[in-house]
Order: sequence, then structure tokens, then C-alpha cells
Amino acid sequence: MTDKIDGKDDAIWLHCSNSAVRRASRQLNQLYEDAMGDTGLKGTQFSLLSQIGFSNKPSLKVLAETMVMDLSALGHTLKPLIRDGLVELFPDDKDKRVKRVRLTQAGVAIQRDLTGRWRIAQDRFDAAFGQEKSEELRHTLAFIASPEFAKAFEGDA
Amino acid sequence: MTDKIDGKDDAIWLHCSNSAVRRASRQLNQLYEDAMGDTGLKGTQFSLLSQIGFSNKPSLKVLAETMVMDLSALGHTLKPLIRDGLVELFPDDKDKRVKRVRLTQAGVAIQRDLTGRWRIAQDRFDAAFGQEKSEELRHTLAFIASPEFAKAFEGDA
DNA sequence: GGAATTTACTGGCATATGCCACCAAATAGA
DNA sequence: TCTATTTGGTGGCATATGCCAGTAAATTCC
Repeated sequence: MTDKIDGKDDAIWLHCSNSAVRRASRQLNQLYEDAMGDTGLKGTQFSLLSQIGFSNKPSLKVLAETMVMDLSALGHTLKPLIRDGLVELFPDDKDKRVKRVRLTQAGVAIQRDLTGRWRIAQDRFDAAFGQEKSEELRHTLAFIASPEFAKAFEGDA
Repeated sequence: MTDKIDGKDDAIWLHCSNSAVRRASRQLNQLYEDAMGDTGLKGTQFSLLSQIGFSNKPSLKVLAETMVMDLSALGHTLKPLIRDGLVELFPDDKDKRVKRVRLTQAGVAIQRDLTGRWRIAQDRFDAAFGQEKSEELRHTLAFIASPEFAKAFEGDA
């Protein structure tokens, strides 16, 4: 039964929510980067810069949890931003294990610039998808990304 | 204004659909891989194996488009699967530029095994999220991943 | 207070993805 | 037919992410 009838029978992303989300993610990444593109910064980097801007000097741990990212993945992802002087790490006063993150001046400037470009992309998304549905979708996705959802997914028994 | 009031003011994923999808994607990847985990294969590899199984010896180009992936990215992603003998490439009869993909016997077996494990994860997702909403979400995401949506996003003018 | 355990990061390794430069085959044009 | 252009893939380079194995600092337990 491996080879179905012939051509485009079925598709994994119509059955698997994980595949569906990843696939949509690739598309959006494309669309948003086209719209913001020429700064050389990626969509993820914009997200990260923005979230760091929104936050108050978060520790790597906290930022990673917030972003629903592995701590080490966050560390890796920050490297190019640190190298390019957009972000900097500094030690916590109380706990010497902890490193906190903040935007540099350059980072703030870039983030501001990116936000303008991002806005265009987001407006296009809302136009194509519907403003209301857009917001609803983001909330839905935030729920899926929440610890409560993870608990419901795993825990229920 | 870089540092807002204090703690958890706002979040980029509540404003940016792209960030929202990526973040949810990270969570789901985690959850699904935990549930399927011990085969050593990733969620993406399951998607790919499944889609190759669903398709009829697609060319790399076609498969890439179907998966909404960059052609070269697909090539890279297939490498470990080819190396491990789950998938194989073979030339097209007519067009010597074209390479087609298919599962090997081992690939078919693994895919079958993975499908069983995946089903558990998907059932948990449906249970936690709601069967109906789950299906609806997949359709929504398929729409977002569609060329029509890309056109609407870019083209409208 | 000192050993055992936990916590926050780092570094190495592997996959996931994309862009760009290049190559070869196929196709359009003259 | 010969040349210019288009197409389908590959390889190199860079970021995105995650796991695992340390490491050092903090906390828990005698």
C-alpha cells in the first residue's frame, strides 16, 4: 500500500499537525524575509531582538523558556547577533551562573528599523488572511506553545 | 523606551504571525519527537518519508515545491536519509537533469513503524486541542502554505 | 562546613533550511 | 544547427535548533 493510486493522493500535512505547522512556517519565513529582506537579518533574529527589547534584561534561561527554545539553541542563535554587536551578555549581580541579555545601542537602532519593515509584512499577512483571523491564529499558536498545552498533551493519562 | 515597565510586558509572537508559527513549531517538534523519539529519527524526517511514500517517485523539484522547501534544502535534508539507506535517488528516463526519489524497502519499513508512533502523538494533539479544531487548523496552515496565499500576500498591490 | 545534587551555561556534533555560485541538460530563438 | 536562456541539481557557507557532555556556581543534606 506504499504507493497509492498515482499522483498527489494525500499529504502528510493534512494529517500531521506538526508537519502542517512546520510547512506553514517555511512559507511565512519566506514571505516575511522577502518583505524585510535587505538588512541581511533573518526573521528569527528579528523575533529575538524584539523579544529582548520587550523584556527587561532577561537571563538566557528565562529568554529561552519564553521563546520556547532550547537554552543551548538560544546561545547558538545569539552568537551572530553578539558578534555583530547588536546584543550583549552581562553577568547577574546575585547569581554568578546567570547571564543576562540586552540590546546594544546598535541593536536598538536595528530593531527599530526592522520593526518598520516587519510591519509591512505583517500588514500584508493581515490583509491576505484577515485581521481578526490573524489575531485569533496568533492566540491559538500561543496556546499551542504554552506549557499548559504541553501538559495537556503529555500529562493527561 | 527600550526597557518597558518591568517584566513580561508584551511578546513578539502576539503581534507577529511569523514568530508565532515558529514558536509553536518548536513546541510541537518537541512534543512529537518526545512521543516518537527513540527511533532516532526527527519529525521532519518522518514528514519527508511519509510524503515520499504518499507521492509517486517525485522529482526533487516537485517534492521540494510540495513541501514548500528550497530545493537545495531538500537535497541537504535527504542526505542523512540516503546515507542511512531509507531513501534513494534515481534518474528520470526522459530528462537526464531530473532525479526522482523513492523509499527503499528499509525506508518503507521504518516509515510504517514511525507512523504508528506518530499516530500516538497526533492523537494526543487532537485530544488536547480538539479533533475538529485540529483538522481546521491543519487546513488553515495548508492555506497559509499555499501558492495562492503567497500570491495574495505579495501580489495584491 | 563539606559532599551530593541541582542549576545555568558552553561547546561539540548533527539535522533543518536557505542563498548563491556553478554545472549539465533541455529548450527557445535566429 | 548553433547559441542564449531556462531548468533541475549539487556543493559551500551561514543561520536555526536540539541533544549531550562537561563546568562552575548555588543549594540541599548530613
